[in-house]
Amino acid sequence: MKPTVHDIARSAGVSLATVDRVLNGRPGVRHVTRERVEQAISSLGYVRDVAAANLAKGRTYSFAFVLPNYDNSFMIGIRDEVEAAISRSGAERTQIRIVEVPPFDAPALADALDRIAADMPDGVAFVAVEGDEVHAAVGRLKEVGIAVATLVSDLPGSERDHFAGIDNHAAGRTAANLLGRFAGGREGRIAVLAGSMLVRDHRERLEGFVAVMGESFPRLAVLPVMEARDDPSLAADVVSAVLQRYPDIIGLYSLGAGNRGIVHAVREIAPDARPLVVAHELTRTTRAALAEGLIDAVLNQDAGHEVRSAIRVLKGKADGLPVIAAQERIRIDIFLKDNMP
Amino acid sequence: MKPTVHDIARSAGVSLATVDRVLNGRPGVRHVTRERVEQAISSLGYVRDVAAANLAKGRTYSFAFVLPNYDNSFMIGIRDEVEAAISRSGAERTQIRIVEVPPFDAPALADALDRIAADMPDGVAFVAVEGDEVHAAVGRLKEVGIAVATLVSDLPGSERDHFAGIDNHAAGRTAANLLGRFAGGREGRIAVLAGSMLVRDHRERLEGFVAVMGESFPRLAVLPVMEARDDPSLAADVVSAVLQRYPDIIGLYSLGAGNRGIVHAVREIAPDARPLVVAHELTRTTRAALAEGLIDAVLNQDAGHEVRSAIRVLKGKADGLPVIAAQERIRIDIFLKDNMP
DNA sequence: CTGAAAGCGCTTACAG
DNA sequence: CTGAAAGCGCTTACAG
Repeated sequence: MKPTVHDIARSAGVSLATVDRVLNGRPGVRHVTRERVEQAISSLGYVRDVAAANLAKGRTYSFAFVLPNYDNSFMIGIRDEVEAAISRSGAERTQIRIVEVPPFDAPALADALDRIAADMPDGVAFVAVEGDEVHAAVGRLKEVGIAVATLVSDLPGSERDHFAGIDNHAAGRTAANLLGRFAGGREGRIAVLAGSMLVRDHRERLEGFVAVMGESFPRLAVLPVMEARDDPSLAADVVSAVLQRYPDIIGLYSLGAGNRGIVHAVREIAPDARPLVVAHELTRTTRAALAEGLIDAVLNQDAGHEVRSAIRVLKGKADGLPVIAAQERIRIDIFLKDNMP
Repeated sequence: MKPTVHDIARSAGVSLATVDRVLNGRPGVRHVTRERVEQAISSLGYVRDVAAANLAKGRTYSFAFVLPNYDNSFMIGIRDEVEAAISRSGAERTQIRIVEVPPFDAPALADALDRIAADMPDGVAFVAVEGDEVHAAVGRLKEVGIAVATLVSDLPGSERDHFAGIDNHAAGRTAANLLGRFAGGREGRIAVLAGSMLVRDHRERLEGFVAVMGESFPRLAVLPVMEARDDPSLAADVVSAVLQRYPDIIGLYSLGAGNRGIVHAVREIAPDARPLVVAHELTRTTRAALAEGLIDAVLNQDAGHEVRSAIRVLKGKADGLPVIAAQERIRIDIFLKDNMP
């Protein structure tokens, strides 16, 4: 039988309360007593039953998720996953609320973080926007002991405990690799469409993309990035215009949102003149476009993984536990039409 | 506060034992009483605390994993994951043992399953080999109420409850899609190397691969499949020979194991004459070859996911619960050198 | 058909 | 600094 606290208490000749104090590193135990208990723990090979401990503690973790209130499919997916987590709250001893903020707005984000801090939750997850105000607000959260994780877009150099998202530089490199390979030695131009260069994840994707294009595919010329603010109709216009302007475009990398517009623009083109397209995030739109052959590959970050990982990490941090890096790594999925989930 | 069994008992005017009987669908409750309790459950919005229930039950699940005792990296990875699960046994209320069998040997597998049945575990997971003996042995396991899952390689048409593995047909299609795209319109031959056509996963990959090649890449001619029994040195010989014989081979699909030999053979070739290579399973060998550019893409099934999923499903089946299909789907990962985990 | 009591493995006031 | 007792939310003999 697995040893329990009772076995340890008996073996060390102390009470359950003392065993518990030692187990949880609480003060108020004489050194010799502590040693006797530790001796018993290791000689019996005790491992604590976390479920039982949580039951006894009745601990519930309170978290806030700060999400931009805009309506691209990916962000909706993130919100859905947070809501799914909320619906599991009972079973997972968490209490989660969603706070919405305007997108790409550092002061508003910083404000929201400060207001949340006043409630003293156990942890906060937020989609970062760059700005000194945000750095400062993170500092204030940490100062009062709140665990902080960035989600999807990171804020390096801040005091956040963890980033739950993909390596966007690697994502850009992967996109370049795919597009370059698919081009198969042909010569031509590559158009790149982003949401905004003010968001770090978009910037990093672009950097990775341009780097690999330069290193490995010198026959493909990358046009200056176009920003369409993740807006489908703007994206459609921009793409149509650039494709008209440069007839030798053979590939398009959509590194932000607004893919609905891009698909729309590409569909207008004669099938044999369509560019290769690599986009981000598997949504209803990109899924259909993959199936139809309008998009060639989709890079994806699993929103469910990200949200669940953020919660796991915040729980751990709230209890002062270290993160198991390998387990929390969010990977870059590649989907072609044949391996869609 | 979340309602508990006590709240329901009070609200329905019955004892805890009766609440428990209703909650677990056990017999011996008058119809009117049952209805009163059910009414209380739904009006209070009760959800049971599974952790507490498990604690009270003290239930532990006993499982057996039947694995082929051969030494390719992927199978070693599977075994490592089962061992990792064994080391978590304490926390997960499971008791798991590994049973080794000779590979590709249906009678031996069937024997092993029968011997396991005698111990009456709660569930069995095994890497299927096709054969009537195996079908019959699965039938006997199910007859005595043991949950059965196939792992990595399936046994359709048998009475197994679940398959924890990828859609190998889709994997073959994906490989063809990648190789065809990477070939970029060039004309030439494609060589295919398998372990054995007696294993279902290899056969299915081949089928999917050939289908897409035929549909979408008519300029690429697929050579007859070569079987190298997952043996690296045999694979090296076979690949060297075929590359020498057909100088117009521009791509190679390795759908089984033995990639060490393939990498070895490819390395011998002048860099600009090397074929495109798509292989399966991210191992030390394929990872290094990806980084070095000797392999162009690796399709992967996550051994950890597969093993954990099998355990989850067996637990559920042992308790008569349905599988949440979406959660247990094992996906086909694509790795290029830039998105390796 | 129904209930009172004990117990799963841990934690927490409270008392000394 | 240490311990006895109660309790977390559920389940399980046992008795009636």
